[in-house]
Amino acid sequence: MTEKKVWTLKSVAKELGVSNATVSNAFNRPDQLSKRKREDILASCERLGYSGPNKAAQSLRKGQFNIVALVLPDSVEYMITDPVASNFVKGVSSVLEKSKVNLLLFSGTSDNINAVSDFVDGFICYGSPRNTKLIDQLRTTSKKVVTADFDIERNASVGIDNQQAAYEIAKLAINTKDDLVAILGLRLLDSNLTCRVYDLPNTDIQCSIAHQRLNGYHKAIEELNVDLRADRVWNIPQSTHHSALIAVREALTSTPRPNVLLCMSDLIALAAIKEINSMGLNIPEDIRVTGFDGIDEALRSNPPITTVHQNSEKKGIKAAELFINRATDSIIIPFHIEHGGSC
Amino acid sequence: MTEKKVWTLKSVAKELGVSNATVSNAFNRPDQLSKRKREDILASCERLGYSGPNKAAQSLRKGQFNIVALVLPDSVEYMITDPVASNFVKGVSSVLEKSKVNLLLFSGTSDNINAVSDFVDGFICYGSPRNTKLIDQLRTTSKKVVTADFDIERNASVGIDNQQAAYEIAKLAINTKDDLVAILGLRLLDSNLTCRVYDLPNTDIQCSIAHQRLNGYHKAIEELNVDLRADRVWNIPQSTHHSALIAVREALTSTPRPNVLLCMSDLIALAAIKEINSMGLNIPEDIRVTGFDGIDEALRSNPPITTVHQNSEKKGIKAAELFINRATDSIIIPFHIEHGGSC
DNA sequence: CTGTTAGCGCATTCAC
DNA sequence: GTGAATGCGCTAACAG
Repeated sequence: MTEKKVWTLKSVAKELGVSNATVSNAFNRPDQLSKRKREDILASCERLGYSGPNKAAQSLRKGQFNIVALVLPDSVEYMITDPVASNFVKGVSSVLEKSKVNLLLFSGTSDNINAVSDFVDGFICYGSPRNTKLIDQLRTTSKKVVTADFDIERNASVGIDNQQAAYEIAKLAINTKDDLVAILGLRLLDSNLTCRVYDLPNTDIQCSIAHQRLNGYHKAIEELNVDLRADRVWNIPQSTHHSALIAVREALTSTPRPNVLLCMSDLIALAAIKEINSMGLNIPEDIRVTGFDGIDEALRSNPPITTVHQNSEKKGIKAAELFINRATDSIIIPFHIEHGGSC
Repeated sequence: MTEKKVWTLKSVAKELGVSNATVSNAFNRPDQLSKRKREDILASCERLGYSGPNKAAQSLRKGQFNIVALVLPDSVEYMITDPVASNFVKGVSSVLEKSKVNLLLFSGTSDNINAVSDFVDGFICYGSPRNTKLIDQLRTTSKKVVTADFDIERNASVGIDNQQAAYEIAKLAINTKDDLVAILGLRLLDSNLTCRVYDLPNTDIQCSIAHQRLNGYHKAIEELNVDLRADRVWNIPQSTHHSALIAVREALTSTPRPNVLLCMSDLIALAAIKEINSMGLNIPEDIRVTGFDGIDEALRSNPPITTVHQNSEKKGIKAAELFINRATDSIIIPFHIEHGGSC
């Protein structure tokens, strides 16, 4: 097999005896040359095996890449496992595919967006990235940024009213002022540890959905005059069964045993329900549990989880649309409370 | 807020009163200048807000991008839904993250890899892409290519011995020469339709895993002297419950009713089992079912599915390693038969 | 150890 | 309509 010549716009132009600009125009600006000549050139290129201007060079020149980086809350691996995140990606990608924009997955554990920012038209950021350095970088980058489920000033964003949702579901779960409430929080701390939360950090992470939800819970708790003990809030670093289970067990074995578990994700609530069932306790008689997200599995659980249903796929679609349209709106997507049997 | 100056290597060099090369070397080739000077320059850049050489320009120059395109069998959306594909991605990304290589998701429905090939170091291709044009393009591209679960000459690849696996599981499922076998195939045809397969195409798609599995089934069927009727092979265009259910119902309502269902994916087998249960038939007494893949849900089903367990995540890891190491091997990953109760 | 120069492949002036 | 020149931001080779 003979070595295939690698054509460039320049070499093609020379071969065809026309100028560079003409070849470039044939591909990019049909109005700049006769139809006849354009078709001639395109046909010749096809014959030679030149498939058009090099995209990398083109992008360098134009400053446009047709790639958007999706900044994930955690490693790529984690996203795949999380149904909520997956649905968001699904929504984003469905819109981008239509616009011929490619999706670059960017891990929330990376330490610098510079690694890709020269390659992309901007960022869609789903949730507060695990590495909080990224937040500042996203705040100051000159590229377009759309955030979902958290907010950094100056940018377009989509999300639900987390505080209100948390407030409503907490009101539903708590019956009397003597209820013993425990909160199983998701990423309240900037740490990999599953542990109790005695003090909240006063940092960037405050803008996260976790804190908005916590505020909502607190609001309900105060309104109902419930006494939330200082040692009844847990931090779970990621929404996986394993991490959740540790906190769930701590909570369920603490004395006096809580009878209301406010969980910041359905996966946490699922872990709680499984554990409660296996302890021989009854839901909701002995313990009431609430979730958050409204994933399919939450509806199939026994009992089904009472949870905040949010449409992640739609959120992804909206985020991508904001990006494509260069909008700067903040969109609030409606949620609804899904009444299961867990409270 | 005053407009921030956008620095380039050149302008920074001028500002600092050194040459371009010196700044470039400070970032890329520490050995080319004194430690002292290097640190000076780096500090100055930090102060100015210059975060290092523009990656796009750097890549254009070096011809290296630190991006690999993951070519999916179908749309991005589909991948997210499919646990087998997700696990593969998980494996790939875990390796690439370590090597600081970014992952670009490329839909198998796109019609030209040129859209990205100037941006990436190469392709990892998972399964035969829905748009078969891509196969030829991958065959002829000058970029690195690693394929998984299918093969195009000249490339590194990973996969299992699909034919052997299908053969073994078919042997397990078929008891006598009078068994009535139906095959629920996954993407046997290059079509979106769920329908019976009377003739196999003689095209590129022949190299696909579906056809290897089919060959394996056939081999077992012939060895056992079973008569496979011409109208007992189905094409299911994608591994979703919905698509599978259509074929499952056709198969179960055909006369005489098959008593062995060879399914090319666990999701198909799950749909079959659900349908068979709801028809009041017994598994495996009335009908035996086999799956393929070994996803978690297959083990939790009732009865658990007898299936070919393949480690998708490991497959992803191997594929990425082949890519990173510029290897050209063909790796065959072992599989094992998972004995559930479905046959 | 440092600076100069020529391109990587292209798109866009601006003349003609 | 067309063609020559300039530069997008950078690196590698070379000369000093």
